Amino acid sequence: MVSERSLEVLRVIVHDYVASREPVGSKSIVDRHSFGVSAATIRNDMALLEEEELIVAPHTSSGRIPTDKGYRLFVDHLADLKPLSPAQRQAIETFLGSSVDLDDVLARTVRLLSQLTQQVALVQYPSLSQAKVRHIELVALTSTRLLTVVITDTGHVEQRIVELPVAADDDFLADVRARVNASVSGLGLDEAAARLAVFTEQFVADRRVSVAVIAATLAEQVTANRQEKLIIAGAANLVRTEGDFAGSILPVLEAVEEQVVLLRLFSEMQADEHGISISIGRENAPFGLAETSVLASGYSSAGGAVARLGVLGPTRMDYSSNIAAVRAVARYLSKSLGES
Amino acid sequence: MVSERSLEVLRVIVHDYVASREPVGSKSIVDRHSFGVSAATIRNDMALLEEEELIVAPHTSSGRIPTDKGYRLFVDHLADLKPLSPAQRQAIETFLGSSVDLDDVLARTVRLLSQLTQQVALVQYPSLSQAKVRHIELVALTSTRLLTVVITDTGHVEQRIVELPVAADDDFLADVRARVNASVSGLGLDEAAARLAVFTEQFVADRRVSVAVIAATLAEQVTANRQEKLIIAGAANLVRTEGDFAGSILPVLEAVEEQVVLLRLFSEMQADEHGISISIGRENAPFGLAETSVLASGYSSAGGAVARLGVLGPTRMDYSSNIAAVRAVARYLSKSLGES
DNA sequence: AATTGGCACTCTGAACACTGGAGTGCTAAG
DNA sequence: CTTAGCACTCCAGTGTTCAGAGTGCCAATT
Repeated sequence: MVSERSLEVLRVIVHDYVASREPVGSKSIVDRHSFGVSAATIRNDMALLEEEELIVAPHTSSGRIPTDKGYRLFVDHLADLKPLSPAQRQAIETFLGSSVDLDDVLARTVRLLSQLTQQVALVQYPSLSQAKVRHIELVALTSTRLLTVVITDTGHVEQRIVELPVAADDDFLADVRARVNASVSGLGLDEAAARLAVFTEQFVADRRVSVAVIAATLAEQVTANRQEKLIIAGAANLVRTEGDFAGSILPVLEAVEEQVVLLRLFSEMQADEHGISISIGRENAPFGLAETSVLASGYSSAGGAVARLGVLGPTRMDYSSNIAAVRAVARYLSKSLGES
Repeated sequence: MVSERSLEVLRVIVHDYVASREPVGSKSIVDRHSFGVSAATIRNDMALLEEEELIVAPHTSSGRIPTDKGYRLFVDHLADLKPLSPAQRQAIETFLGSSVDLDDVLARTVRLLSQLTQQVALVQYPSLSQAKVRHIELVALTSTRLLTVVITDTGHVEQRIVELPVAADDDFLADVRARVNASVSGLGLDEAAARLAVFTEQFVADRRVSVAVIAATLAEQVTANRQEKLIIAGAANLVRTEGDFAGSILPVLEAVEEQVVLLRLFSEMQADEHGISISIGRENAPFGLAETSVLASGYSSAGGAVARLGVLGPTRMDYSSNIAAVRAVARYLSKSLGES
C-alpha cells in the first residue's frame, strides 16, 4: 500500500528530477523539502515506490527517477495546475489578437505554443467533416487549362489545376460554374461529393468529356479537404532537450517530420475530464516515440469543426506548466476562431 | 605558388575528409591514392597548402582538414560533377511526375531534394513580381464577414477574411466584384495595387466605408503575394551530421526555423556560370550559419517567376553529389512547372 | 508499528598518469 | 625536387585511484 506521504515523495521526486535532470536521493529530498522525517524514512518510502514500479534507480546506488508509470500517476493525481504568468497571458493575447486568415492564425498559434512550452508544438488543421461548400470558382488559365477553387464556409480554400481534353470557351465555363454552384453550394462535403459524381449527366454528350474531368477534380478536392494536416514549430527545442533522450533524437525528429504518424497518434489519444489528453513514454512506443510524452487538447473552429493542438517533448518535461499552456492556448484559439 | 600536384593533394584531402570525417595525413594519402611520390613529398605540398590557408591542422601533429577557403577553391575549380545514379533519376521522375497543384509540387520537391542529398532542403515559393491578377472573388460568409480571394495567373491563391463595418447584401457584393475585376484583372501586381488605392472613388459616399475596407484588404493581399515564403524538409538530417559542427546544432536549427534569415541569404547569393550559387562557412557568418554551406539554384515557374531552391548542410558535405542533385531537381522542377 | 541513527557497501564520475599510434617538421643525402 | 630517417608532439584510449552520494539493512527508540 502506498501511503499518503509516499505519494508526496513521488511528487517531489518528479518535481526535482524535472528541475535538475539528476536522479534524486533521500538526502537531497529532506534537505530541499521540509518533510519532518529523516532520510532513512524517506528511503523506506522510496523502497515502496520502487516496489510499485513508480520510480527506478538507474544504477545500484544512485538516486531515483520516475518511471512512465510514475509520471502517469503524477499527471493523473498529483500535478497541480500551474497558472500562467501575466507575461504569458499577455503573449497569448498579442499573438492571437491580430488574426488575418486561418492559415495565419494557426501559424501564429503553433509558434506561440512552442515558445511558451519550449517544446515541439503541433496544431492540427480543423477537420472539415462538418464544413459546407460555400462557393466554387473556375478560372481559365489557358483555353485548355483550368484552375478550380473550392471554398468552404470555414474559410478553407482548396485549389487544383486541371487539364481539359478539349478547349473551353468562357460561356461554357460560366455555364458550368453556375450549374455546379447551384448543385452543391451549401451542401456538406459528403453530399457535395455525391452530387458531383452524377453532375456530368446534366450536359449534352459532346460537353461531357470536359465536364467529367472538371467534376472529378472537384469531387477530389471536396474529399481532399478531409485529409488532415498538421503544422509544427519548435523542432529546435528537441535539440535543447537532447540530454533527456537515452538514444539519439534522430528517430524522434524523423517521426515529427513524418506528420502521418503524429496525426494517428493525435487521433488515438483519449481526452480526460478536463479535455486534455496525455500520452506518456512507452504508451507512444508504436509510434516510435517511446521516450516522449505528448499533451493534446481539442479546440473548435467556426464551422463546428474540431481539431487538436498540443506539444511533444521528452518524458521528463514540466507537465504542470505545459498542461496549463496547452489548455490556455486551446481556449484562446477556440475563442479567436469562434469570433472571427 | 601552388603546383598542379598540390591542387590534386587538396582535392584528395577534401574528398577523403568528407568521406571519413577524420583529418587526413600524408601517409594515408599515399596509401589510398597512387601519387607516384613519397609521404614526405606530400608533406611538402601540404606545408604549401597550409601556407596558402587552404588547409589547416586541428592539432599540432594531426592530419589536415580543408579550410573554408580550401572548400571554396575545391568547388570553384576542382569539383567534378558526379552524375546522378539511374535510381536517383528515377526517383526524381516519379516524385515530380504526378503534379496536382503548386503547393503539392513544391512539397514533393523539397522532400525529394532532402532525400537525395541527405541534407536540409529548401524551396522558395515563386516570387510573383511578374505575376498578373487573374481573378478576384468575394464570398459572403455572414452579412458582415467577407472572404476575399485573389487568384494570380501563376495559380497562386491568396485569401483573407475581412470584417465589414456595415452589412452588405448580395447585389452590392456582385457589383463590387464586377467592378474590381474590371479594374484589375490582367494587371501586374504593382499596377493592381495602385488601382486599388483609388478604387473606392467609384462608389457613392455611403458605400465607401465598406468598399474602402475591401479595397485595402485586396491591396494588402496583392502585395502580400510578394512576401516570400519557404518550405523546408529534412531538418532531421542536421542531427545526423551533428558531429560536423564544433558547437551545438541548436543555433543552426533555430536559423533554419527562422525562415526570414534563409530568405535573406538566398537573395544575397550570386549564381556562378552554371546557375549554381554556393556559399561556404564563414561566408554565412552574418546569418548565424558560420559552420554551414548552402547550395542554391534558381528555377522558373510558369508565370516567368523565378525562385530558388537548394540545400543547407555542414561545410563538410559532398559538394559534387549535392550540386548535381540541386541542378537536376531545379531543372526538372522548372520543366514540370513550365509545362503545367 | 513506525521512525531513526549508524554502518558497511556500491557505484559514478572526475582526476591523473601511462602508452601506442599517427602525424609532423627538419635535415642531409640522392 | 625528392626522399629516407629521426626526434618530437599530440590525441585517444586505458587503467587506477579517490571522494562523494546514495543505498539497504539492522538494532534501538518512541
